[in-house]
Amino acid sequence: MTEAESDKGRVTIIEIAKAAGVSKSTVSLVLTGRGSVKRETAERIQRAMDQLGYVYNRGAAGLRNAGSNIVGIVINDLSNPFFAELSIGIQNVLQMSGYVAFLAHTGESVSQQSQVIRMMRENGARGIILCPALDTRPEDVEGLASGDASLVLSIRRIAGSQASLVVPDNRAGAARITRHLLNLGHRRIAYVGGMGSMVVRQDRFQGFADAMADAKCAIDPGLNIESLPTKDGGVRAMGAVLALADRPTAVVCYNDVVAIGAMLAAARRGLSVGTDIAVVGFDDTEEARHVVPALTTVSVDAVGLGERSARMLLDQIADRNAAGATYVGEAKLIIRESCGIHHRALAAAG
Amino acid sequence: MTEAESDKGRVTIIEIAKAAGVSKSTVSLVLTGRGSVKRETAERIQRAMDQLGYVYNRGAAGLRNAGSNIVGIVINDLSNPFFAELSIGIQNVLQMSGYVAFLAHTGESVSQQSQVIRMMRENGARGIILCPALDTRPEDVEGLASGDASLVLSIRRIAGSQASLVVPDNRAGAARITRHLLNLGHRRIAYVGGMGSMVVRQDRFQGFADAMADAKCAIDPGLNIESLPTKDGGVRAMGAVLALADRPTAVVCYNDVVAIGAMLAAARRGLSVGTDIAVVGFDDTEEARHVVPALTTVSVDAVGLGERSARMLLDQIADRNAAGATYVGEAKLIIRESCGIHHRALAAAG
DNA sequence: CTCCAAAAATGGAACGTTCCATTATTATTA
DNA sequence: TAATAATAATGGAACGTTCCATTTTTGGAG
Repeated sequence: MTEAESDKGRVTIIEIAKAAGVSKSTVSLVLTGRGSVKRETAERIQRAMDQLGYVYNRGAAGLRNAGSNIVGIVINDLSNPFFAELSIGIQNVLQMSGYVAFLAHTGESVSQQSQVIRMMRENGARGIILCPALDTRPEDVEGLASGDASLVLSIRRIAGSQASLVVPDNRAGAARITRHLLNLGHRRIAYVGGMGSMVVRQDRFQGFADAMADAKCAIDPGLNIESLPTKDGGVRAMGAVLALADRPTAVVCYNDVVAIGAMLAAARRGLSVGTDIAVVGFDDTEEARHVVPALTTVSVDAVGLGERSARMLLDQIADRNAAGATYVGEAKLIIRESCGIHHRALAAAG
Repeated sequence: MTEAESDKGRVTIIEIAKAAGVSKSTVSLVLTGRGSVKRETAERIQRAMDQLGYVYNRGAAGLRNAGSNIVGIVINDLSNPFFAELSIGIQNVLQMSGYVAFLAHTGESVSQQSQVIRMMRENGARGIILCPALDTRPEDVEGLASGDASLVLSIRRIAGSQASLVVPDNRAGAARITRHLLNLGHRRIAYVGGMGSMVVRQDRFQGFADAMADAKCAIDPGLNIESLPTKDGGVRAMGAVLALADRPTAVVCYNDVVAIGAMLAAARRGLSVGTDIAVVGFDDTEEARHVVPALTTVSVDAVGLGERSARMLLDQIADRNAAGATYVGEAKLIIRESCGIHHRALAAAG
């Protein structure tokens, strides 16, 4: 039953020592596995711990040896499946390595973000993986990387910050999918969703512009429409697009969530996505595969990016001066149906 | 710049005391806000803390006064939007109350679940909100509630466990939505998705059976189809349903995720959901609103249940013998289009 | 001024662990 | 068997905070 406590407070290493007839130091030895203790003694101690329901106190241990196994994960929007998948990737690696994660959701609020980060540091987090809220400035994260805690920015970089970074190749990905539309004959193409202040949007839009320029195709400023990076944002933005006198024939969306909103808005007006108008996304979340028509998008491997972020942080914790790394993940074109090709087409990607 | 550390280790209360020309006790006083310290002194100390970049060490503090502000949240599947919303609700109230959350994803693995729970306890978590993995037995969580840590089970109860509980009214909700289908004239109705061993499925199926019995409508055992509670599970299960010689005219799904998978499978075979076959879900996730046709489902208010779970846990932490509560949230019928009513119909719910 | 109460500040023990320098035990070799 | 080496086990200081019992300071009232 592991019950014998109840008398008072938690059971400590000292009571275990008493029960097993050894000193607290010996118990500590088996706990950490550091010294050499006789097998028989170790078993006796183990038995005592089970019997008394001992639970290790990492707070106390960390006090002495300045360590913890805590890592903070700060996510701007957990309800976005992309970030949920990212978190799962991160946790996969952390759990394998014996770390445990504080995972916090900030809802794009910078003040909540700094609050949770402070809490994490106060609790001794060894490092933090941060998907920064929208208006995060470099000074908000500066000083985090210094001193004891490590920092890895994930998915969203912060202009002007030197912190380590894991991102997909937004520019190349956007260029690739735009080129695909151009190859299909589209010339009037809109870029839709995301706020202009978002660095990720700037990167992706740059890729879009690259491809358009390569094809000597002018960008109509009226076809660059901002919105919140949510499904509702997509619905709204697409509404604006469809209200235009001279509609585009294709729409490149900031991400899958926006794209799905856009498809929805098109469907509501009786347009058939894929034939009447092409819509493409970015991220390749699970939903992109499942929506009808299936969404042509850019795969960035959310879980993989999460795992990569975690590994980078772990490296940095292990070796403080390994800081400052940048990983840019590949962005693969995934051709499905929403761009108007209902059969597997040969992608002229690159 | 708040930089002055770098010399060695973290800066402690003692260095602050030295810098401000007071004793460590006084610093502690302003930190906890407990004693009475002169305004001027407090400000001087505050300034020293800012200057030296002090960060409070909760591990050390907790060691002395046996407290922490940590709460664990254990989620079986973060990629399910329902649980993502639940987590957000939980974090909302925790953050308001000055707590910080360990949020862990178990991927339905009982062993990972016990591992993360152990880690949480070792780190001094004051309580745990648990959405148990599928095959969790009472003994897996027993002893958690005892002693120092509180426990609240959320969404999934564990047969045979006495722990506090927050769940939606699965039985009533399932009965309500089934009755709606019966009122629309359906008689041959399938129940699809979820594994038979899941308590939640048993509860919902019971509600389904209640409604069918009330309508003197027999349940065909061949129309009770299990599957994993995922989108793919829904696709697969619906495939089995549609392969039947004598197809049902309506399908009650275990949850929204399964229902969306089922709709997808139906659409792939050229069936029009809402006219050729009715499909309904459970949970009312955001996706249910956005899918086409919009999903008729049961709203349980995921965010609200999360908030309720957190509040219950907090109550229990504050007052140990407040344990053993149960909250059953209302389950509202949400009529949309997937059940074949394209206009707002008068629900004969009850 | 002196006295006294209230307010403000203090020093040291305690929390549960790890680490270090020792000491006790056992095994190995001459 | 003695000497040595290796292995096991130990006691106490230290980690950064809080709390308690005290001491010092402040400010009125007599």
